[in-house]
Amino acid sequence: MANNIQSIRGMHDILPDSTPLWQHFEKIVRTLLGNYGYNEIRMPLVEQTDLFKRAVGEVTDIVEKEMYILENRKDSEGSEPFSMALRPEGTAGCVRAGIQAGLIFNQQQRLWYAGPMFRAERPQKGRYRQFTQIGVETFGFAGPDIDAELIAISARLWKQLGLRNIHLEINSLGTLEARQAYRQLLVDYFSDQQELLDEDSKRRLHTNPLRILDSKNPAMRELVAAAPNLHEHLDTESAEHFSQLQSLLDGMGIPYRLNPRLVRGLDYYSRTVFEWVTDELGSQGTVCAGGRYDGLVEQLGGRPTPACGFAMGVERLILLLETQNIPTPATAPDLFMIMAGDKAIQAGLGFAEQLRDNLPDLRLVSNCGGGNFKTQMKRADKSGAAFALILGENEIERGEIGLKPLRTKGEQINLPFSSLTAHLSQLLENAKQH
RNA sequence: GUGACUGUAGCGCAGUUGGUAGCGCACUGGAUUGUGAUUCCGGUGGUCGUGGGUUCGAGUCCCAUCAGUCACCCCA
Repeated sequence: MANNIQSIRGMHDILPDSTPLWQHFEKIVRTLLGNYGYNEIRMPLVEQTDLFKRAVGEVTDIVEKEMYILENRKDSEGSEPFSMALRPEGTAGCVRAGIQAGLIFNQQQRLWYAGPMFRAERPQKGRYRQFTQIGVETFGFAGPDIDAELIAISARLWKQLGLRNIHLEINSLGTLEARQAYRQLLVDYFSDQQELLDEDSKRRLHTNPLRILDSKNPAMRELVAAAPNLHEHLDTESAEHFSQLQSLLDGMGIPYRLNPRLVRGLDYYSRTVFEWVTDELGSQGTVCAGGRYDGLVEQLGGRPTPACGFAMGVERLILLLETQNIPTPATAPDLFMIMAGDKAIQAGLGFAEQLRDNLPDLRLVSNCGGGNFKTQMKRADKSGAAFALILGENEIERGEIGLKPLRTKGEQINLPFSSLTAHLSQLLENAKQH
């Protein structure tokens, strides 16, 4: 025990206990995104470090202290080694891929991706060093209709998953220019009152001044309340965009809360930003977040292209599904085949394959590893199977196989080999209807 | 990164002022020589997260370290 190697801090296994829930979740997301006309894209887990610096922002926590950085090895051609990083988020790589492949050159794209991201933060429940995001990105749509579509997708997803108690908050940061101007205004305001700022806020003055507005420190409340108001400094186009989005959401019947202090941490956001939050996961309550990033494509070397997207934290949503006790579709087998004696094993494994030929959807577990009837019955029960198929010396001699219900009261019956497929197919049909 | 709490069998937990470990579930054998889940009886399983220290003696006290959890920070 003592010297066993452990998984790396903040990086966890997803064990067979929870993979059915993950698969259920992934299936719903995949289908939903496909239905809305989104196409999957898959990017490498590793990119040049510079990509993240340029996209996410040099002075964000993510690039300053949370990236896993490695050095690319020299190849045989003698090319120079360079810095690369495990991706801390997906948007940067997606934009890079889109530009590189010419996907977002003067055209519309609806894309999604899923996979692990890496940030060297201090782990907590709902916050891991390797975590899974499903990201949805759109390119070439300038209007608020796509913002509304993205929000509608996420809202529908919660509904399909059966999740409750997730609330939508929205805000607008204005264009990049308006945001920069407002940011300067804030920096000036807070710099004048520096002696009133707490430690965190002093630091934020350089990293993310908008963040000061969202300070949890009650001592900061008065100072924050008197600060310049973001919405009074929105450019008129952004204000118009934002109010159109609100009326679209109203029209779709999606409730939301205006949160003027909602600020996304990544530099590339502009105009619409939104978050889905729950109070059931402690301080990691943001379960999905996104917004518009109209400047990013150009900033990474592409043509100016409007863009909007969001990402959800899969671990957090899985946690929420678990805390809300949302049932997972059953994965138990239909049948467990018990075989006692060499003849029965010889015949039984043959039958099992025939059954699988005839009934492709059949979920059948064959007993392996021997054991007497009692042991095998226990295994059958533990497997969760609805029925046990029972094959011993007696059955072989009579040309029959036993079928015993394990979850209902009924009696065990014996069937001739020849009618087995027909009978089982009827059983499966009945089971489907319940 | 800062502060706090926790770590005892596969899992969930108890262990008194320091005297070398126990319960439930799970697993397994039997009651039931070809039938599970229920019931009854028995059994396996722990260098007490790791490494040092104090002590005649440490699961218990001290230090360090690793991991988890909570809050902050940050974010999905």
